[in-house]
Amino acid sequence: MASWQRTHTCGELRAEHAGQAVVLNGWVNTYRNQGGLVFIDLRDRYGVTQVVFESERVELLKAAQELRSEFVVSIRGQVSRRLEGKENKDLATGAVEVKAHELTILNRCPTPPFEVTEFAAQELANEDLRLQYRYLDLRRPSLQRTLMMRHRLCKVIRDHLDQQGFLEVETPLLGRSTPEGARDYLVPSRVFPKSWFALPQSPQLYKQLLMVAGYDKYFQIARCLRDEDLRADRQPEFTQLDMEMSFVEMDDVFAVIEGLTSAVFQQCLGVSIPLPLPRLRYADAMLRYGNDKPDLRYGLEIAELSDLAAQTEFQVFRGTLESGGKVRGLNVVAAADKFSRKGLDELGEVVKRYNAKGLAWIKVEADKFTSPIEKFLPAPVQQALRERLSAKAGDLLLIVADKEDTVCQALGNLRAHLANVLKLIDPEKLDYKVAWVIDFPSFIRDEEENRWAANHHPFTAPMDEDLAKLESDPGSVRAKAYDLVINGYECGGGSIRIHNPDVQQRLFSVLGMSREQAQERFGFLLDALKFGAPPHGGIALGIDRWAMMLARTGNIRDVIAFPKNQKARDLMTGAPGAVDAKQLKELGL
RNA sequence: GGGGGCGUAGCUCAAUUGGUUAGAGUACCGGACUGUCGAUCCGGUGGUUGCGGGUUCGAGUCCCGUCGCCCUCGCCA
Repeated sequence: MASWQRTHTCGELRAEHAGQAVVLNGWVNTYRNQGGLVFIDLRDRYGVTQVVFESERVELLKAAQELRSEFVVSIRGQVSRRLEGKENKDLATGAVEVKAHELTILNRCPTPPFEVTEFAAQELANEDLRLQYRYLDLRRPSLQRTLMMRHRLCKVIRDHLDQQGFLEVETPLLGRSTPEGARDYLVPSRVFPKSWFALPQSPQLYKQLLMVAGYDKYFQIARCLRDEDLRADRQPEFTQLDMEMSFVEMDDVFAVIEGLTSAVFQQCLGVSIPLPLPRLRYADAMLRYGNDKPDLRYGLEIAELSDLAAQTEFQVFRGTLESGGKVRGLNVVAAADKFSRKGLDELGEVVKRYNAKGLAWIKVEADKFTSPIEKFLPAPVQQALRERLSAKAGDLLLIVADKEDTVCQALGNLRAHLANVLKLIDPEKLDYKVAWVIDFPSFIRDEEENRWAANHHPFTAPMDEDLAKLESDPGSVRAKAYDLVINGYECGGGSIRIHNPDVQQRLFSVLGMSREQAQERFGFLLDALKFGAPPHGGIALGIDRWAMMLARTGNIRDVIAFPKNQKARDLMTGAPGAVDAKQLKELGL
């Protein structure tokens, strides 16, 4: 063992170690030079320990005075209880310090481009600078805690699923491009010029083939790649817990995931999630929350007001209803005096951003409404509005009239905006609202291409009772599909698959795919279904988003060690970059 | 591709209506200091105001263009 190698980590030493000779390795977190006395806070992944250099060792003290932030050092010394009253209660190791006997500078460090040392309430440096020097940013304890939490998440998942009899199987990264879905990342083949592999958007087809192969309970923590634009919760390269089970229906998948959810929150955060998880029908979610991934930590539920709007003289409402639109609204309890005319205008801007034409508002008083549209609302309608929205004096009612999907979008986003400005979410509270969203429609209308498109994916089984309407009324067919929603994020989604080749073929037909086209694109799957495919279904959980929930961050880059920026560029390595002409030539490009 | 926000010292920010030599904290450098813990005190270095052009007697500030970063719409079966 080299003389500088550590005996303990920087998070380890306690009062009971007093008197022991130790060696610590780590980075200089802070230094406090007092002339005849130098203190160093030494940092590693496990914690921080104070090292003290005393005046008896003149040369050593002089060397310690040269130390700067982020130097990597080895300290040989003796653990010592701190002087009475000098303990640091903010530090796990604060009862002790290490009296240095020997200092080895393992590596020096220039002044870092930003401070690594973390303090409460400090402003972080620009994110692009921190991404450029990601290895420095990753030294920050808060980021280290986040990645440790992510490790814990994956560890709990693997242990739990192993106990439940699941088998982890890897599937290819180099696969075949399949149409529909996200844009593929493509990889050229050297051996077959002008031919391309696609990186997987998900292991979807492989896991179904594993079911055909009899593996029964499969999982994989799998990297997925989609060449689409990024968001705060979306990276081009992300990780799914991919799962599939044979001989199951929806309730079996729910039971497994609910057990897993409970284990994860209990073991990662000590939080109990009440089971069974609530189930929300898609149509109800859209009506009540304007969103298929509602944040259930606060109310502000949307109510249908179309029937009442029909009884008014307000042309905007009546015109909307006559052209098939909807009138819906929500009650912002006790908020009438929280929004000035200017504040209400800003709320109007929010809904306009989502294409709504405008926002009607009503300030509720004990015996009357104050509102620009009050004169159009007959007394019985006013009374009915009070009842429908449980309105009391001091409440603020907000109403949108438009096409149904516009109303949902506008009010759904308004709801989130209100929760934000009214601070309805306590960031300190470990509050998790987990729910299933079910009863999704199988198909959505692609108006541009004038055809039906798969809402989930084309291998999703329709509800048995809707099977007869597959050709006659595709829009009314519901799917055996389900999403798992946590605090307003879609954290998982899956379905029971079609295991019958005839049903699969009928579904392709609805999607406007001929037998030949289907064979061309998914022939291997259709063939496999013929060879004794068991009934099967599964789900994929977004590991990055789960990690965001557990780490309580809204930024997916916080839970990925080396993320891409919003343009899908790696600011640290500079990828993507040019390649040699020789490489291109070999690939026939 | 569209909308919004941002870009000033290594870092975080300020700079009245367009007006003197662009400031502060921190970091960094030098000095003092034997119980500090975001040490303290004294002194100092540090600026292509993202880049290019324009308007003006005068531009960090106004205009045009451009680059970069973040949020968002579209997109993400």
